[in-house]
Amino acid sequence: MDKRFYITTAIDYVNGAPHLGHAYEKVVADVLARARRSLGQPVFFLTGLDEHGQKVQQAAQELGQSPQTYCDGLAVQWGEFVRTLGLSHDDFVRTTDERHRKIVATLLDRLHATGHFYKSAYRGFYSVKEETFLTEKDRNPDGTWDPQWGVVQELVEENWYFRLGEHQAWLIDHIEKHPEFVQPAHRRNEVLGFLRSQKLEDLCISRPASRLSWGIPLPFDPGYVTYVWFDALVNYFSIPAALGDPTAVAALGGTAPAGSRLSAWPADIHLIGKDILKFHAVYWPIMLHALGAPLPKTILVHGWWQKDGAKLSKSTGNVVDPLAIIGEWGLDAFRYYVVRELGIGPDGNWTDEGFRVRYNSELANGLGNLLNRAVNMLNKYRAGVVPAADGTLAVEANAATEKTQSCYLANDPQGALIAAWELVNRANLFVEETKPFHLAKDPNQSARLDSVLYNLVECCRILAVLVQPVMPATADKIFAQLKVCGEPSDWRQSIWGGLAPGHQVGAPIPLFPRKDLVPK
RNA sequence: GCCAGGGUAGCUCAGCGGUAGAGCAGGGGACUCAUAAGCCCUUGGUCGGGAGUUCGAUUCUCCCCCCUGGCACCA
Repeated sequence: MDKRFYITTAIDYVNGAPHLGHAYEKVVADVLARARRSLGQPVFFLTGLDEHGQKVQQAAQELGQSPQTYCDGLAVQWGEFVRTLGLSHDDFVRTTDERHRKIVATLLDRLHATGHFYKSAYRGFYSVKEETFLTEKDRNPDGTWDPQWGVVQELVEENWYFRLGEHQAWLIDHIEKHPEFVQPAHRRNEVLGFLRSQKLEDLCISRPASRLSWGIPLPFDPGYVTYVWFDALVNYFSIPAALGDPTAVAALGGTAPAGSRLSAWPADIHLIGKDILKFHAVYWPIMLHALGAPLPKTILVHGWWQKDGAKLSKSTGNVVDPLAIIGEWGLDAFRYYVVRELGIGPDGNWTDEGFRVRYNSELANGLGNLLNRAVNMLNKYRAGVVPAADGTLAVEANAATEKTQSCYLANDPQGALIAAWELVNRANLFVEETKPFHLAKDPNQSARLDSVLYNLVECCRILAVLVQPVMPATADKIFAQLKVCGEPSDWRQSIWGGLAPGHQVGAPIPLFPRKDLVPK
């Protein structure tokens, strides 16, 4: 059983509607997953929902529903969202899944048994109204509390803590020795800077069940539920474990069932937003280390989107609705834009104008028009029949293919698109250089015309393979239009010469119809 | 405040000792297979400000200004 390439997204907290940030992370993960599959690697791609916690419990209460009913409803909505994005995930985790809850309990038990937890009292100021402890930051300069907190009282509460401090040294060492552990590099520097400059404080991992019931009970102390990180982060591990992954099962002290279906752990990529870097680069590896499980290979950190240079915000109405964009422009155009516009790392800026420009110049006029003119000329001059094979552009096509491939493998899907477009531009230029429409008027140039047409259509066929991880439906459309067999989701199809002479292609249909200056 | 990274053409950015480059946007042209697409040519910049090192600085040093990110519970 081959170890699969295991990639995850953060699981989304179900306290609102999905937005551009969620869509971006999922699309990028999907692109990397599809690219690996295309290149012949077995993949396990996991995404899902974080459903426990105070806010969910409260929201359900306000609607007069049980938390589970409330979550089930949201899970339907998020499931549709994921389907709309065309994700190719292999599993979908909900932290309320029994399979997840069981593994979390087992994991907590083991760490408790090996002395990683202790119980301690915490004294602090508690807002009864908001059901939360307040910090000094919440306090007014004059020492009073804002009316929004209602009655504030000093309270002593016992909770369970996870010993983090003893793990600081080896974690620094591990990150220093594994430059790929946190990417991009400046995020790695942030983590190292943080770890070197401050002492890790122990992590509170519980809440009294009287205060928060909607969670996973601590198996060794039923008066408490586990709080956030030992629930949410563990999803990456619990699902492989539940599916019988031998490494994960062994770390929990069990043995994998014979003929287990999955070998995935350790994860190859945890794709996350920059806001949750610390938890993934500090808490999570320490949790796994304490358990004796191998650490994930890479925490891949993406930035945030802005719209028109300002922060996305529901309250100011500065939002991008992915579903509306997809409805208007199509899924592949959306996927293309977010991947092409924003590399993994920096923050990005969504502008409707930028979207339109990329759609028109790169998709419609670039790739779409190339296919259209190539197929059209083959139909017009050769009745749609592929002429004898020719390799005039083979070297350049292979170079673009290799470059695209190495970008995908380097977790750089933006670079992959840039590399693929080198071939789009080369092929469009090739038409101008060779002027097939002139050759067609001169019977003596017939062989020359054959070779030009072969090169053009073959480039289109290869491009379908190169863009497939980002735009799977478009790739299928190109193959369908060329009526070629095989799957564009198989990288081996990108080898030059796949088009068979004598093969009959279909009629030209625009891939990305132009939408000029649609009034908003 | 502390730490890190930046401020280069309208926009996004590359260059990092020898008086500046790309893509897009803007302008012009020849063509016509094509979604009036593609191709060719082209207008734009005292390279944040100041001082210094140097024969010479966008590129090195120092100071200042501004921006972004991080400094533990939001994709």
